[in-house]
Amino acid sequence: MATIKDVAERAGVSKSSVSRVLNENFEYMSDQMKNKILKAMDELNYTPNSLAQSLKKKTTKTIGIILSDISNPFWSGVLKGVQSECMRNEYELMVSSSSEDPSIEASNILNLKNKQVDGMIINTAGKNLELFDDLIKESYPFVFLDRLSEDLKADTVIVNNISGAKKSTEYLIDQGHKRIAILLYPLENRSPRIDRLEGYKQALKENNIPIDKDLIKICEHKSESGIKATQEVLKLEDRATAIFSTNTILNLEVLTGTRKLGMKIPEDVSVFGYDDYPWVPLLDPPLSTVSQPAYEMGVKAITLLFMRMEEKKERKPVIAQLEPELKIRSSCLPPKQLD
Amino acid sequence: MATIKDVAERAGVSKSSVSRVLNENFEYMSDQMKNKILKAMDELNYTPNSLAQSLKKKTTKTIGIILSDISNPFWSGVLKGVQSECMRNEYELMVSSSSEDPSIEASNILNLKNKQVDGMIINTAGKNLELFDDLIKESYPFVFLDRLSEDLKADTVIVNNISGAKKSTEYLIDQGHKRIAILLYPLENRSPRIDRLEGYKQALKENNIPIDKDLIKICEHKSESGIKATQEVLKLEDRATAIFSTNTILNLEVLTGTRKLGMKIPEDVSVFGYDDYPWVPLLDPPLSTVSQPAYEMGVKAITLLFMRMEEKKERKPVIAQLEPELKIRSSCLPPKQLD
DNA sequence: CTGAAAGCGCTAACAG
DNA sequence: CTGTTAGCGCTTTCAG
Repeated sequence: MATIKDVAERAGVSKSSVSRVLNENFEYMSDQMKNKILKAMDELNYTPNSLAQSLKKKTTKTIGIILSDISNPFWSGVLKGVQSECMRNEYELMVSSSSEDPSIEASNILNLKNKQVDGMIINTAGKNLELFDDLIKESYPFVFLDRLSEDLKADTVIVNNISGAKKSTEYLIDQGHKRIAILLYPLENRSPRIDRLEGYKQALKENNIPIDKDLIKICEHKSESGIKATQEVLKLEDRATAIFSTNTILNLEVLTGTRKLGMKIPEDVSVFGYDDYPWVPLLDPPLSTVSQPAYEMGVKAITLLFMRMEEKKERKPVIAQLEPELKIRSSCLPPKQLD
Repeated sequence: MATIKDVAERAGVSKSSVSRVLNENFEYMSDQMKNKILKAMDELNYTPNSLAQSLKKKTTKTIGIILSDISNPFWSGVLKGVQSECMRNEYELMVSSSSEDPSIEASNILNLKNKQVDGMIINTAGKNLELFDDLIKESYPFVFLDRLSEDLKADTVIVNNISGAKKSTEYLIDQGHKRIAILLYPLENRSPRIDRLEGYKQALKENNIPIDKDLIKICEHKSESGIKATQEVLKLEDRATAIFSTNTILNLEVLTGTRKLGMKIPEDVSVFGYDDYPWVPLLDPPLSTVSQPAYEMGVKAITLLFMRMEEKKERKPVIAQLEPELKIRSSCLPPKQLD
């Protein structure tokens, strides 16, 4: 690989002049010199070593992102948003995955720092408080994704999970349901999960429907857990007439669990899901879900990050909250007893 | 950020010694010195600047990947495989997206080279022959993903598309279908598409079923195209009794198109799709598809890349071909006329 | 066992 | 308008 020295020699000029054309400081440069250098670059097929440039300039034009699971379609949607904005701004993107493990996340963060990324976007797995605190103290630019941290003051983009859950629960209530089950993954101090449960509870309370613990199911990450929970709420003495599932995986498990019981959706039980994809309308039955703007979240996150990176002086963190949208399809019907 | 100089001064030793502990060259070092340095590092919260290390060592411990579309669930599956192997080997991953555009791809490749990635994995959009040729000439390590290039000799991982298409077409034939339509995206010289069409044709030929151009539909990338194609083959005088869809998007459009016509799957028409995901069994109807090992492809690709990176001497490129697997569900039935 | 010195490829004053 | 110089943070001979 040719270096700046090579082209300087070939063009018979100094490295500084070559560097000038690299950085397009043509202002005080003769056209003759400029062309000589351009020619030499071309002949040598020269291309600058970003490593060296970055070492000097103290900026790498690359940002890092840490996601819990890149193959989850929700996250790959936000990834796409981030990536496309990066490209538009000529930044490179380093992608890591934490698998929801705080210690992996911590080492990811350290690695990215060592690689000198100009900023990071983190869908944190939790914990690591001191680490983030350090980042903030040294004003290392970063933004939190999809998880609000009470204790930490940092830029954050989230979607309104309370309203997403509340509206869908209300939709079910409006249809006449009173026995509405909710399926969640372990709360683990994660705001999306907590807020979805909260939205569900608010909707019930405001409609004077008692909150029944038997209808609140915390499922494990292992695959049968949602199926089992579904069957449990459906076999209760006073069974659920509607199920509210709070994530992509659980949506599928609710459908499976119901089917295994020989019950039909929406005739025997209504189902409202979370997250929307092109294939959701083609499920059996077409599932009503709350749709989160994944791509826009990615765009928003990187936009906040770029803002933060450009600003020299401190400023208060901003929380960008996007609104989810209800997609009503045909997986819900009034409960039978009301027919 | 503390530098090696800082810790050297604090420990009262030379930079070289600090460097030695960084690189774990403890062999000829007194324990006393070692501990002194470790202590200083700790106190300063020192962490090495990978940029500087890389500039010197000529290796960045990061690899690049260029995908056509990161939010496509197939690609995010392979991405996950690549990413997890990277992490296991302590490599960082830079992700770009070409959006199927050769000129974007070319600039992605150049950017990654400038950033000095140690190797790249490319799901090429085609063209760029000279560029790849250059890479090969300078023996820059890279591997092609999911697309076989006749002209170029480079490591490649693909899945057997001929057999995938052939087997599924045969499955349809075995059920008694003779009017089998196939939906494809424009061939554009891409081996997966070409091979799937080839597999389809082979199956027909070997079973003495004439190949009918009216049943071979090349669809545009715009969303209504597959729906329209579906309706066309279903409205033919001698209509299709089965449809073979060759990618995730088209699967969905075939379902939609059929439904719009008021026809039922599999009673009125059988459908066989491509690519398998957790939600495919829950579609209406549960779709039979050929399942490609996305994650394994990613793992295989990065494994080949690492091999290539380690080897000093040239060697013949290897083509790793994985086998797809048929997932039989309930979207196919013998054609009505045979009942 | 440890340090001095040169240099990776590039940038940025500072002279001239 | 152009070149000289010093250095970014680290590694690596080569002496000692």
